[in-house]
Amino acid sequence: MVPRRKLMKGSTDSLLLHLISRQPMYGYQIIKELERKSRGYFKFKEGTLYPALHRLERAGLILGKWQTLAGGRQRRYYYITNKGNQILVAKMDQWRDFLAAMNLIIEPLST
Amino acid sequence: MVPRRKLMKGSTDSLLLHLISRQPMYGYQIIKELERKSRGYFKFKEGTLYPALHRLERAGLILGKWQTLAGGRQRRYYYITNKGNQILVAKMDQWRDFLAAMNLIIEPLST
DNA sequence: ATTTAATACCTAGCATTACTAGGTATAATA
DNA sequence: TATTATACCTAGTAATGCTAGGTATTAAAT
Repeated sequence: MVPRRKLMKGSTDSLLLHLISRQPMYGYQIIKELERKSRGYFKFKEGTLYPALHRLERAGLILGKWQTLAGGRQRRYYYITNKGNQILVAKMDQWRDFLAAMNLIIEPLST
Repeated sequence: MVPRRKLMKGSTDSLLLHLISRQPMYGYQIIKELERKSRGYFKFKEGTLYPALHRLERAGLILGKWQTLAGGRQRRYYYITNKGNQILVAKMDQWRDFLAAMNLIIEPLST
């Protein structure tokens, strides 16, 4: 497994919730936005993103709505739910705790 | 899956290599040290630690040596290898890159 | 006009790994 | 004597990022 793949485990949901909480977005757009905002670091694969969105929707954290463009093309826009916002806050707290613990190990001030 | 479990994916190897690179350690000691140094955050399960150590040894990043204590008790002390030290440096670089990318998403200075 | 690339969605199955739950054994403590 | 701590191990499960395949429309390049 490539390093990036492993490190991403556990942070994917937070990234997706964070983006969608700022404004409703559709899958393809999320992939592009994550790559742009991270300056090329995050390159989500479709086989990662779409199942993740479906999981989040099943869990009631986001809500998907089909939108038809001029010409008949379809996009599925995802909206954050109240529950999603609550979970996002909790996940950010967990992320900070995890970071703090990691720093205690890899950047020890004392032994 | 509990949050901690997911966040740990990808960082376990770095934590273990980091500890062992400072001084040779045995499994049980590593579990206790990680908990102590992280002020209770990391509570590695044996089913996580021992397979991880075996993986790292198979990969040539650490080397295990049995040591017999007075009384006949056995401990398996792990030593970092040259390859392990190189991989550790690389993993720390990857960790920093990952952190930077995460911060670009969750703490955006610009859109 | 035709081919290629970009957009836009989807899924089955694989690989990896943290953990549960079980095992064995010795030493120290209650 | 019973319990806890020390010290190691593994088989199987759950979770998830990805590969590799699919469908379809639109835009750009040849």
